[in-house]
Amino acid sequence: MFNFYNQFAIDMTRRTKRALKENDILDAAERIFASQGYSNAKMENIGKEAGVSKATVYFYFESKENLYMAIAFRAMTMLNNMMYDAVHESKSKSGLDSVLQLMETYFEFGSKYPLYTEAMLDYMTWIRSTSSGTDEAKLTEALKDSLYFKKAQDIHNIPVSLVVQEIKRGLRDQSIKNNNSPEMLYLTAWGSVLGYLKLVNLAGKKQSLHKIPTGDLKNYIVKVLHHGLTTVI
Amino acid sequence: MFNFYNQFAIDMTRRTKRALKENDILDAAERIFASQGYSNAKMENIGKEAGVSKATVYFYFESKENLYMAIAFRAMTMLNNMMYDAVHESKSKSGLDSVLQLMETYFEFGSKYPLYTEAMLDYMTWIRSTSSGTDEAKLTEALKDSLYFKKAQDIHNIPVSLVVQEIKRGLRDQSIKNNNSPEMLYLTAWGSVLGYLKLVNLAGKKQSLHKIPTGDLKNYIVKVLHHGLTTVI
Amino acid sequence: MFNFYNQFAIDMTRRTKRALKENDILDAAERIFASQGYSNAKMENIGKEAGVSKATVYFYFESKENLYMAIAFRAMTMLNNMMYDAVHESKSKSGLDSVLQLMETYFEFGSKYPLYTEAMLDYMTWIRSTSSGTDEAKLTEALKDSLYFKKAQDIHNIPVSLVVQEIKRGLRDQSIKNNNSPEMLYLTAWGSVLGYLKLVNLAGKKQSLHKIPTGDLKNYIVKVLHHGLTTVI
Amino acid sequence: MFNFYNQFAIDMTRRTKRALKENDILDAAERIFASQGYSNAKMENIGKEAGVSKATVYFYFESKENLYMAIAFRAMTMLNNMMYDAVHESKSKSGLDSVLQLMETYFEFGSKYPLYTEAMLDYMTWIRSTSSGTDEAKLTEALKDSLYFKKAQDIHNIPVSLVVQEIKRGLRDQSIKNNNSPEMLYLTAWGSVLGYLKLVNLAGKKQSLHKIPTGDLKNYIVKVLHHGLTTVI
DNA sequence: CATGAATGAGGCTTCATTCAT
DNA sequence: GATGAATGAAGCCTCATTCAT
Repeated sequence: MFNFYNQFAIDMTRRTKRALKENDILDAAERIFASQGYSNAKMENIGKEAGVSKATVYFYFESKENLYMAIAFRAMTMLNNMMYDAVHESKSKSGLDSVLQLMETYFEFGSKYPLYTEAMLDYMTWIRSTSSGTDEAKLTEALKDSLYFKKAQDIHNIPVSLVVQEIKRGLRDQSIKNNNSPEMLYLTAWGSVLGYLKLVNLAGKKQSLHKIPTGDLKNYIVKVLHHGLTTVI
Repeated sequence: MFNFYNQFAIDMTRRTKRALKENDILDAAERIFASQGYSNAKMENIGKEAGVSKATVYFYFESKENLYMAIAFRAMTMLNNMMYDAVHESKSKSGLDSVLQLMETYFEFGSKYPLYTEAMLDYMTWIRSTSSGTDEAKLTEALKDSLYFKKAQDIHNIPVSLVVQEIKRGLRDQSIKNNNSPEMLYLTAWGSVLGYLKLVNLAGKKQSLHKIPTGDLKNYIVKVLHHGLTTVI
Repeated sequence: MFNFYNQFAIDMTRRTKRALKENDILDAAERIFASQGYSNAKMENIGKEAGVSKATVYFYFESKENLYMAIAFRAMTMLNNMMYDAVHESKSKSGLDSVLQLMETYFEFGSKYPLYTEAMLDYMTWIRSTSSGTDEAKLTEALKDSLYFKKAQDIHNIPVSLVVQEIKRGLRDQSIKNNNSPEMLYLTAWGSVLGYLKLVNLAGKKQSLHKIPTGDLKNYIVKVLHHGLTTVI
Repeated sequence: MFNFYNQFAIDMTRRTKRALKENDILDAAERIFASQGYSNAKMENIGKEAGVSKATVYFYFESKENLYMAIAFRAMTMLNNMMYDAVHESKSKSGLDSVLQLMETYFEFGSKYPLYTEAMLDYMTWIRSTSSGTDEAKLTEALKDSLYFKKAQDIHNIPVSLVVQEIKRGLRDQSIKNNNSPEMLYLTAWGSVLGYLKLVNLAGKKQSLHKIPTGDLKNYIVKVLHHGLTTVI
């Protein structure tokens, strides 16, 4: 018979099932986007990779752009969580330690999920057309309708806020000594990550560039950034 | 009537004419690629921008990929010249000053010609598929036949060599104090430039990010790199 | 427990329920078809408009074509009823008056239910492929199976019959003076309605064409038709 | 050698060739649209019918909508020419005769080129969205860019003007006696044509409806209209 | 040399219809 | 009965590339 609880259970199952399949498709999409880039990726192949038809991909995500934005949203959620965790774990440590931890987190995120970084950057490029009338590129209808594009807008500022907040804490507890604005330090750090990722991408599977292992490179960069935070320059 | 010199003159004219038109098309292509990216750029529009037909573009450059590689080649030539000049001008200065000058050159190059930087990076990504069997992406037939792709391979290592050479000079004259390998320092610097450019790209016409003008950001990054070269960390 | 009457009652309920839901869906379908046309209408939207799922629409009507034919059938039923009523009310009047009343009825039907008129016309176009081997367009499988398509065939000639019958009565009672065949007069009248509806459609919400209100136009057309019936031309 | 005249000749040839092919494609498109309707017609098939590829159709006409508007434009040009001719030929006759001739022209046009009539009507429906903000349907980008859609706007009022002008002439020379506005008479006539065409369409290849040959029907309608023009009702 | 013309090979998206639960 | 999910079969349009003149 019908009863509330049963109905509820069915609903949960359905939602769960849907979420699971959405996840499967998203996973497949990530693989395809990662290996071929956004432009070269084909919806057909994403479907195949997920073991469903192209139309099913459209059933779950309404457009290629929305699908990509779903990945960008995943990326942001992931990054935010990693950063919240980092801040939480560094609660009892100095502001400097926390910021360094956040940097490590950034590198880890970027290295582990290069596609996520790219998707986030693309998201930011795309949103530029929204926020300012100065840029000529027009948003497509599909992007305007994209649910995930909208969802992303609610959370895309969390990383800056966190880093800036921890830098301020470091300045207060004097573990950080730097007369530049927290935002400047944030951008420097983030720029370092982005540059590093480009190089890692160039290194490819070889994992080294001009005989330098990318891991060593990262460590050196972090060291330089650390230095930058603790020195008045 | 016919004589050798005359023929030669005609040839020169022909060559010159051809070179001039090639240049016009390349200029047009740069504008289109810069404003729309490689994938979104259309051969038709490049032709229009150059005031010639699409077919003419194909007459001078055999494929879209080759055209793009011609730009990458231009980019490398330009960068190499700028770096040769920088080194030449710093001949009488210390190694450190020379390296700093090279960094400034890099930033200048990247800021002035963002497309060139991108084209060079794409070149490097594309060449990876050539040099190593480990990467799955296959080079297209067009790229394999690309004259400019081949020409680029002869000169693409000059920047590293120059920077490394000047770093070594700086170590010798003790203006640079750093126990890391010159290649590591090179990569750090280059990575910084690449990251900076991404941020500049994100900033768009606004020219600032989180209220920080991109110019200030660049200055700060150079300062940090300078510090990194003169400190044992 | 089980008994015939009870079972009958349950059956009635079931039938009633089914009929009610069918009606809801049909109503929704009318709204969608009316505002977007047959080709642009989507089964999904019809379902949404009716508050049910697309699959439910298919449960009650087996295909888009059958659904549309159900509307055509509704249209014919409606028109027939309106015409029966008109004839009934004009029973004591002259044949001319009855025919004029029927014309008014036609205009009223067409103006109030433009979709019905269109659906009837489409039905007639579609049926042509059935009745004659001379037309190349083939009926789809769905149309061949359409229950409503078949039902419509039983009643689609009623309007002509009624009008012709009343015209004959008018000729007999000499209120109509016209040496042309009743069918000719019928077609003229019907053609006038169809043309008028096209114009009304073109007028759109403006309700006027070249400054002429569509209402005035209708009145004039009726006047001309009236004249045509009472004059030997 | 190059010379102006030669170049001119070449240009003429090119233009002629292009015009010829455009015509071929347009002819093919007419056949397809006529037999299947706008929605059911496929660009692929239009290409096949014209003996070219789908892409070639797009080379000459930029979109399906523009292609259809090209036909609407052809239709208007044709109708306008026919009407100009009719007016010209009736110059020495009475206004009434001229108007009757114009009506005959309308019927001839509609009967000979039913697709043209339909295309013109569709054009008028589409343009409604342009001219008034009251209609909700939005014009597609393709329609907005349609060259032929724009061209049509320059000439779509010619028929009304001509008919109205000749009716006025008829009123002046007293061959027409009717107290209604010329626009009303125009609409009545045009509506009659549209209605007649619907019926002809229903008749199909059979060319008769309820045993009435469509030709007879047309004659009767013209007679009624004639009567309407010369009688005060 | 230059170009108008032509096209093959897709790519994104839509939708009527079916099916498992 | 009802529906969420799934899909095959198109359809419109694009574009790098080729070729005849």
